[in-house]
Amino acid sequence: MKIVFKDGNCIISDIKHFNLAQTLDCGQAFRWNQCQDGSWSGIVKGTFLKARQFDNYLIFYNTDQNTYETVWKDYFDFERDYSLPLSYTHRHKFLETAADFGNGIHILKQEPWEALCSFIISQNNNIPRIKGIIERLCENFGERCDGGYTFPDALTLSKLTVDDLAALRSGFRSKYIIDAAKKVADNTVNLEAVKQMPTEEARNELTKIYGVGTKVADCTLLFGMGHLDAFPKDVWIKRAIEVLFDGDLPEQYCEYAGIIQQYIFFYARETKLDI
DNA sequence: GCCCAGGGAATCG
DNA sequence: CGATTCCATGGG
Repeated sequence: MKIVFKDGNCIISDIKHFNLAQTLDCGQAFRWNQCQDGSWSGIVKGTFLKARQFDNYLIFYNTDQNTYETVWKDYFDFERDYSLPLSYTHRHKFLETAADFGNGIHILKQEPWEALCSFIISQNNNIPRIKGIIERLCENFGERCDGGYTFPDALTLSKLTVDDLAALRSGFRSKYIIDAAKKVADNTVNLEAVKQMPTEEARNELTKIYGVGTKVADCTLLFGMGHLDAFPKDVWIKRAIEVLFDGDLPEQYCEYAGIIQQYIFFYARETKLDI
């Protein structure tokens, strides 16, 4: 991977196993949108990014070296070599096919609170509506920043009531959002500590929050805390591993279960797969 | 009208 | 334990 900073832009070339569209559109993050010209825009940690991928290179517009190093390098998980998890999938025909299809997916390292809150909203919901609710959450309670609004922090939301969230039209999930915000804001659940815990202990900690079960906890661990062994099971994944492995993902995949899970999910969703 | 959507809590047996 | 039901909302 080569990185050059030129004319205020950050240009990345020689990238292996990375595809911007797959990574931003595989259902792990909800605040990225694609423009007519094929570029993607989003806001992370109050930093706006417009990015676009061409055949041999990736360009982050208006991005200096400091911003790349402190925000995007980590967020896009550019330091990791995905050839190892990809090689794991060669052990199974279906996994290989799914991984082939989404071989440019990286697991984002989103902010823990944003991941937790987003996946609370995701439950029994569909992706377009999830994005809408999160957009209204940011517009109403985030801070104005270049390009839009920040994701509101837990402390801000902890001071609100369910009625205050009416504009989100998030239904029964509102009470879950408020409880999560309170427990995170007063450190009943310390997200930075949870991030450092072994996955099982971390999952138990997160499920202390009202409205957070194992699925939402695992999504938070995987997409917001870098726990690549977390394995969120939605209906698609459940059905897939039921058919493929008779119930559970084999032990040999556990180290990268989360990445493999994302290959399966993306493949199933994009191809409307009927296993 | 019906069904489903990256689930979870409450309440059964 | 496992199975059911309800939860709000919007799109197909």
